[in-house]
Amino acid sequence: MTDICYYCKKKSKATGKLDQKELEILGHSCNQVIFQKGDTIMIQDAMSSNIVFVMEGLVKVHAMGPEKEQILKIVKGPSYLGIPTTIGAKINEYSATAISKTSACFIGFNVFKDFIKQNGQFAFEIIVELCKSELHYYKKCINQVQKQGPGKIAEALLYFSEKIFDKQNFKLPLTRNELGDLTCTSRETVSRILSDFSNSNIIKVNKRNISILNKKQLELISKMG
DNA sequence: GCATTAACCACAG
DNA sequence: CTGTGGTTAATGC
Repeated sequence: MTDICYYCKKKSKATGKLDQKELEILGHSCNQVIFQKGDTIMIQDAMSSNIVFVMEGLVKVHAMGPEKEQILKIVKGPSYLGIPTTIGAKINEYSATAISKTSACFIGFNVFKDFIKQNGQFAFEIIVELCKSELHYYKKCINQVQKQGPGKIAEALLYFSEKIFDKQNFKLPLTRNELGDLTCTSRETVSRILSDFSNSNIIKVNKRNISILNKKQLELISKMG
């Protein structure tokens, strides 16, 4: 099947810039894999020789630090995974785990590299994605250092609501502990802040189901830190 | 000093 | 896996 990528409906913006011949080459070196919730997609400290393209699903990107696990971000398909570590390092500097049913394509690094070298349009779209990602991390870094607990949790809730689910009501795909790992706080602090928000009628909490009742207030808390 | 913030621990659902 | 209470440490009036 060399035309799988040609007919693929989930092409990335970059892949949309490839011509039919290049898509055929991609089809030869591309392997689609379905992951179930909890499955490991890539693991820290292992050799990396593939670029992963998440077509659909939610993925947790995380790494083990000296103290504890750190969740770097939650990625929603369609999105590339692992470009920085595959290009910039010999071994994976982070892990990726599916947190919902996920379909992803593994693309041979050499093929990917050739596209970048030979197709400027493709390369440009990749750079755009990398730049957006870098800016996201700058922002996250500043916020993590400067915001207090409620600000960080408010920011995370808004992120899920706006960027991941595009809804006011959603089911958190993380445990309280993981939400703590994402926001650099403890699980206890996450619990308390969620209760506080709930008591102030800013959100409604039922287990992992969250409803944002007062978005303005949440935005204010997030902004003020 | 006193208040605020948040981590750590322990224990109970 | 969660929620809560007590304790402790750091920080800033």
